[in-house]
Amino acid sequence: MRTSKYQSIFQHIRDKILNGDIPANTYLPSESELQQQFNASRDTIRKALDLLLQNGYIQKEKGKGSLVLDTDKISFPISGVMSFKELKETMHEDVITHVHKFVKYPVTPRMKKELGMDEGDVYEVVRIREIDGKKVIIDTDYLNAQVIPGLTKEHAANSLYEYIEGTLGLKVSFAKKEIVVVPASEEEKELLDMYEYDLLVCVKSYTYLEDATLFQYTESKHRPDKFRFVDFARRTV
Amino acid sequence: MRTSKYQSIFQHIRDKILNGDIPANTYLPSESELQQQFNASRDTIRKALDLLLQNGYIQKEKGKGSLVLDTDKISFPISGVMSFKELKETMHEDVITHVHKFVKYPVTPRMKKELGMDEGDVYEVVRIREIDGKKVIIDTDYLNAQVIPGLTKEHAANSLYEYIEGTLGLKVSFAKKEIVVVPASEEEKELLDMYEYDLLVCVKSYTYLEDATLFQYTESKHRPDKFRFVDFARRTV
DNA sequence: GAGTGGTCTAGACCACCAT
DNA sequence: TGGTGGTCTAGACCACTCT
Repeated sequence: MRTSKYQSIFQHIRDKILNGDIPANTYLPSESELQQQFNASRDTIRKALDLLLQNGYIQKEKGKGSLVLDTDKISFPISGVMSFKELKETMHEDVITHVHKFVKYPVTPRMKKELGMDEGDVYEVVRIREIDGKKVIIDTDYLNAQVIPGLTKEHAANSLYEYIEGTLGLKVSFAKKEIVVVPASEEEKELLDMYEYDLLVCVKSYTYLEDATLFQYTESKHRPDKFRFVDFARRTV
Repeated sequence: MRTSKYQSIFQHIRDKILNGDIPANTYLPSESELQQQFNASRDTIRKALDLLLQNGYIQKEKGKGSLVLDTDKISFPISGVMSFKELKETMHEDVITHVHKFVKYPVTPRMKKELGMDEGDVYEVVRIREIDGKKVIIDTDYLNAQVIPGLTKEHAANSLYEYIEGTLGLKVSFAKKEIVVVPASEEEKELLDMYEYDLLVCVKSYTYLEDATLFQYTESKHRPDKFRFVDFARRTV
């Protein structure tokens, strides 16, 4: 099977919630009802419900049932590992990408550290994102050329992840991210439509493949008024 | 049982990883070995491993095993639902909390919306956090007084969560958060040691109990140079 | 008491990795 | 080929909520 049973049950229920077929503040069918409905074991149903739980679609209440949460109040989580192209598709805004720089060179001391490499080449890709006619984001990607070979400027103009996951068949698995605020350099001020701002919100990400290979380090700098990060978190003891 | 078996196995392995007893870039014992070690079924072991996976401690590799990831590279996630007091304890820094305002009043139209209330009272608590001798954070909490009764200024000076979870016995379950950058008002500039900054990083959170009751809306405003948010994210298809 | 979710167990088959 | 994790099933007992 390409996608597992519990994955497809998760998607099925999630879509119903998103479409409003199952309204917020109502309860899902009980686990035993879902077993019959999807002809699955309880464990399989529970795995699907766990995904809904982790992603903030439902809240389970002992002795009562699975309550559907308001999802439209909060527009969609930017947390998680998403490429800019995927993000764009959920935003429905006018976005243009300019590839400002595309180079390949032997790894520098700093990138040895950031990418955990010993030797080899690094691609550096600088892209400027124009949203609604304003240049508001600079993305700088550093990629390990041994892991991601054959990258071209055309891939950068389209989507790095489409090349990595589609063409190369690699699987992006997880990322560590850090958000800080940094002063804008003179060059950055020239590249972006900055108005009077002197600061940029910088999202640094380290992205890993399924086999835990670190292949990408990214700094995404956003004009402060155009930055927004949404998160859903559960308390774990 | 107070804590479940898989929870305690999770904590046991997590502590070993954090202590360095199980070094990064080595593999955990296999699931069947762990079954014997902890005298548990495979499902129980897998639940414990799932928690390690979700929290970024390990990466599972089909046919190979569970690889321990570098956790010290990234200092601890501020994502998740944590009270400021808990956060402080992980930071080991000098922190002083000043309760600047503590009032109770009938719900306003804006808080009706933010807290989803029809009627009743709201506590408003404004606290200033002084770190290493500098006032750098303003936390403004709005709490539904019907859900959290009997709050006092003393609780605010200590820890709201300690009162809510300890004294009242309620369970904080999940939160929706949003991070944006906002201009600092004149009042905020006076309350904080702002230097030349005109902007504040604002973390808005909506916090819910186990039964999905929204009880708190918080705006936490940070001086830009003192703000840092760390996140771990897995790609979910 | 009946129904709900939470935990734990045991067994089975598969896909993937190493050798 | 033998070991690893990924999925699925079936059955059991418990704690909690509602009426």
